[in-house]
Amino acid sequence: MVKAIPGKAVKRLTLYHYILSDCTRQNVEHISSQQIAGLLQIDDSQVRKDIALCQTSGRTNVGYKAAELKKAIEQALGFKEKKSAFIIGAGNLGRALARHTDFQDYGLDIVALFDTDPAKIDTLVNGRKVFHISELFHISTRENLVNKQKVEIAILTVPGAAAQKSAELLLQSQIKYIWNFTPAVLSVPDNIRVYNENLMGNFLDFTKN
Amino acid sequence: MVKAIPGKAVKRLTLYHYILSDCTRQNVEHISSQQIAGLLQIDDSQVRKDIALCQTSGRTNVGYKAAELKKAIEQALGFKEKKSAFIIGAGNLGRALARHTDFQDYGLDIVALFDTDPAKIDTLVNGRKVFHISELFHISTRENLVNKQKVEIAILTVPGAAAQKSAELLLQSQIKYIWNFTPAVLSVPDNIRVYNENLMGNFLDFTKN
DNA sequence: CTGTTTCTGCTAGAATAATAACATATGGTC
DNA sequence: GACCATATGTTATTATTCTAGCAGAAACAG
Repeated sequence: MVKAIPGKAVKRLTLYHYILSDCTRQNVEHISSQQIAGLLQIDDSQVRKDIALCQTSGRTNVGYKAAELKKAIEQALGFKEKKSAFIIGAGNLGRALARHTDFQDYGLDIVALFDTDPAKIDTLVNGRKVFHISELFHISTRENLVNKQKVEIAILTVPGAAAQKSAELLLQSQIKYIWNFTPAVLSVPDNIRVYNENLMGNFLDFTKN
Repeated sequence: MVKAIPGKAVKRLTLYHYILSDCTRQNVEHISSQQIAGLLQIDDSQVRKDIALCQTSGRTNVGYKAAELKKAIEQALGFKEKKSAFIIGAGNLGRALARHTDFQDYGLDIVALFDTDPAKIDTLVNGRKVFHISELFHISTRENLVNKQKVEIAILTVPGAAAQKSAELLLQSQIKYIWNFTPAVLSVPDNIRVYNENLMGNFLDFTKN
């Protein structure tokens, strides 16, 4: 049985993963927990503990084999498990995220966008079509669009004032996760999980001290 | 002496703040810690503890006065202290953030954007000019542009591959904080603080369980 | 005006997370 | 081959954060 990886560890592991990609690019074969810790200004035993969660191990006096550790992290965090998402709100931020190439590297595929603005309907953003929000139910049940995979993730990028209403429309779809980029606090049933990206909270925390 | 507010509390307080704005909009005068806790699916004593950090108090059997608490949070988190920022990288995400109207509500003002693409230089994004990155030093020392206030915050939205180089260019400016929206892990001197927005880390954490 | 209900503000306890410490093992050196 | 330096893996310790519980104050009802 693989034990669950705590959220904080997940975030750190994605950063280690980036560092390991750098190693590959620069043909560095091995890296130590101390080196990783130094780059992130954290404790080296923290790094070793996080890595221990990934079913891999390093070698005494040498460190970790970069390529191997990178794979282990991808495995543990499920980069390879493809996930499909809708973007709700094809404004500036929504379109920017639809064009965000990094997502694919982590297994996240944007399937379609939704909006209410007639001028945007049927346009393409990075090859993905923008639908009217009223088509949500219809589209979300068209299996062929999404390779027989249910779309369970909605990325919410509407204006704050429209956020709650949009969230309610999502109840008609098979959405289970709402990644909320608006500042709004959403009220949704228990079976839907919301993650508030809360940009301003992060910002205030960061600039406070 | 006002004690420092821990990061997690800051994030929750910004969410409470949004809820309180809703109260104002709906002419709700009072709100209890239980109501707030219910909306966010957290513990009510947590809410009271966070609020206690804000130098304000509620009334037994009534709750908190929404308008008053809202102000106290703004005070405690420094919404009113204007902060100026540069956006480094006028791509999709950078331009979307420059147009993001929410920032102003929290005291964050985007002063200018920077890029290397000649096609973008001297264009306007939401009224802010795009400069060539080589002008960074020049612009950052032109006091009139920024109302005699130093620009200490850089919002980094370049492609991951360019992130480290961009960060190094920032050393020529008066930047103290880098809000890193790229997946890159940056190497910078100790006097500069980096906050990794780490979108994919948040995402993986969120969809993992 | 007395009892009841409700909600705050604390305090105490439990659970998590971060740091430190150390035993063990491997590669390199003389 | 013996010794030294270094890095892992794990255990112990400390710090932080969250949850639970309760005493006391204010509104309200009868």
